[in-house]
Amino acid sequence: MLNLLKITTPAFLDLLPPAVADQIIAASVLMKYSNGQLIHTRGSLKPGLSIVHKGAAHVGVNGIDGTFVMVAALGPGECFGEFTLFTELPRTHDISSIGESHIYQLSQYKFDILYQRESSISKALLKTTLMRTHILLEMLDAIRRLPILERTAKVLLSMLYTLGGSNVLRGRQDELAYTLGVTRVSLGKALKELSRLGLIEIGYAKIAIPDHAQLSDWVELNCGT
Amino acid sequence: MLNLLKITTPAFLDLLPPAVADQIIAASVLMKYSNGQLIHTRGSLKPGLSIVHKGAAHVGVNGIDGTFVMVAALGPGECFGEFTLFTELPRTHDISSIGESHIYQLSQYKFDILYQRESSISKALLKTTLMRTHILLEMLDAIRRLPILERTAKVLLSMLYTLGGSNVLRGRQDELAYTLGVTRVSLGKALKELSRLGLIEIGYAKIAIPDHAQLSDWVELNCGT
DNA sequence: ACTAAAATGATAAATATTTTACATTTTAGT
DNA sequence: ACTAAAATGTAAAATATTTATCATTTTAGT
Repeated sequence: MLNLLKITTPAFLDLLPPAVADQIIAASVLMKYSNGQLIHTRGSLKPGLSIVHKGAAHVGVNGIDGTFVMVAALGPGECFGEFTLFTELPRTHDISSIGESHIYQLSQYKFDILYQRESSISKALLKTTLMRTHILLEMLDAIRRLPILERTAKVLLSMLYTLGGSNVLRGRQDELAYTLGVTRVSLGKALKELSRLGLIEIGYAKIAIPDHAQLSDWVELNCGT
Repeated sequence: MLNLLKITTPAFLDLLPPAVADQIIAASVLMKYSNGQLIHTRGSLKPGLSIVHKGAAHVGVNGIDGTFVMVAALGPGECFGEFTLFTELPRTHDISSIGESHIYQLSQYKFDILYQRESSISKALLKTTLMRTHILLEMLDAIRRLPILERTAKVLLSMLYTLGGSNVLRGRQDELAYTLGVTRVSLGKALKELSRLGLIEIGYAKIAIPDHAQLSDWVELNCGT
């Protein structure tokens, strides 16, 4: 799954000292969800922190026409719902399970107790959130300033940083197209051109970047700063 | 100044108990900057929290061609630089003074001491950051999904929430155009159409919204969810 | 009141992007 | 190996947006 918010963002749970992570897990209820099942609904007022244990969660918004617009996919260790803990506002997104997932659910009450006691929690949460903000700003800037070709190259490069060693991005072109804010047709043209330049190799539901450095150089040269 | 990040975001300093805010101020150095003076440079490694006391700060990126691309303007009570405190990464933006400004500069060392002692600091910082993330997600979604007319209406409405009582947005059309990711010409057409619909009144470097509820209804009807 | 600068308004030609429709390739499951 | 489903490839017409200019309006400062 091509995943914007995952870029260079270490998972919340991995940022905590193991002992603290254990305490959070101990205070949580582990819930299981089947494929597509709703975990939280936009507008819901019940606060609480959720952390993915196994599987993954879809973050998105259900449009008026019933279409599900994806914002991000969150994997093991990643958290959501933190917005409700600190703002007293209703949930802003619909969250549903991708495949079967196991999610730790931590109530606001129990979260507050741990939060007060362990300062590592606020630090991990801030780091996660600040990295997300940073990625969103980069993304917004790319969409506003860069033509599709450059935008595509830049986002592909960013996404590559997630993968430890691999150089293959998995995901459908229409997903990537939505992330970039263009149609699949336009993305297709951009990918073809990047392929022609020898920067990427297009596959079936995947894109390979044979030479990270080469793409990096191209982006530096063509996308400014 | 039209300001994306200000929408519905209470300033960091206002979220703190007065006693804690005083402690932060006492631990800071108050620096003065003249119009256009650089406060921080992208790439700089020196961490620290900055809080606007008087005036305002430009957050942006200097493009290769020397153009200054604005990301946000921050006013009194608002903070920046928190990214450097929690990520050990270099600064991601150039920040410069708008007019004459007074900025509290707090070193990482002094910040850490206060942060450890007063949990209200992490709470305020998280609330600020999470609100910013939320606004960025909304913005990104609007740019990706909505045609210019709808996008314009939605962002104008969002911006209105900042202003306590007033219903006048001040700022140039080309600034707003950049925020929306379009040219001034395209924005001009959208504004004209919204004006024709009776939803806004276009002025010189300002836009008035005579009837908040009417615009709100229109956005609800035309922008989904 | 006058003037220069700043900001908006307006237009047409050039480009870029989407829409629509259908063809081809690839994969997973039998 | 075969088939249906999923994903990508392609092309042309329709639409949207930008670029480039110039005119007009508004403001701030004398």
